[in-house]
Amino acid sequence: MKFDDKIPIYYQIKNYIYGQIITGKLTPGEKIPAVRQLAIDLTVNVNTVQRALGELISEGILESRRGLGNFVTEDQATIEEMKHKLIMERLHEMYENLHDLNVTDDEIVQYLRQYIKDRRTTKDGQYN
Amino acid sequence: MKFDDKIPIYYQIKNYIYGQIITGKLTPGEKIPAVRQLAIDLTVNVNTVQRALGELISEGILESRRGLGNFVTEDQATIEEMKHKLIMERLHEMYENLHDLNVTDDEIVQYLRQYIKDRRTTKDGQYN
DNA sequence: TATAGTGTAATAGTAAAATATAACACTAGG
DNA sequence: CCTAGTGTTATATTTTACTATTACACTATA
Repeated sequence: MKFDDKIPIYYQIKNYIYGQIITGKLTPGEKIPAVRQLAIDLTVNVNTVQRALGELISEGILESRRGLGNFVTEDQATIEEMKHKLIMERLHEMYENLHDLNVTDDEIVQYLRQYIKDRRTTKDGQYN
Repeated sequence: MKFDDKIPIYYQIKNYIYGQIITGKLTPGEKIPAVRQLAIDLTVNVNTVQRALGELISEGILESRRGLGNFVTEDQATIEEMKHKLIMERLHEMYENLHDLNVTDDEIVQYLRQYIKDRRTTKDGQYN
């Protein structure tokens, strides 16, 4: 997996797991891959995986069963709440950033529409 | 200044300077504060400031005059280009993130409108 | 009960950002 | 020419994420 070297790996792994759950690639109650397997898949150390999982467990997103594995919570409400929180955090981050640059609310919406439009008509890749 | 410990300080300083220029707190041709003064203002080390400024100089945003100081470029086009690039990067970041969570284009716009609306009617602070 | 698969944790080492400190180079002005 | 203010650079040290490695604890099952 490719990581952004400006952000801690364990933090990016957390977001990766969030994504897997939100998109249904991991379902409520499902066992996630073993920590050693995840370490291999993500090409990182077991401890780094563990640090990410530890936080997800604290947040109630994952449930650890010693000797068995780590499982996605069965509480759908917790997952929904987590998804909404993530979306709002991303929007908030972007909004605050642009607002600090004196970009108005309307301009932000305009720029976003333009961005989406451009994205459909270009070959992409200019901001990847 | 308050820094996000998930992102290198020198990088956050770069963004801080970008903001100062875009919002007109620093104008084209203007001398920016001395590196030692900036280090004090931002409560960081001179070398950390220098690292940020070094990159800004490479990008043509700042111009260094040894013995005199660092100055904002007089080239308005460079500044405009930088502003546009920053805005697009922020949008791109947010868009990619939400898209990876299976949020559609329309939903992203909807969520943004809702976020802005909520922001006007609430006491704020829930995502700060 | 032995074993394979799992999570958990500790230790020691590496790498990069940031710091503390000092020195050097250039400019303007008295 | 000297000094104060500026950018530039170097060295050593600290901090923290990350790694490598090992060991321990628990579970199911052959």
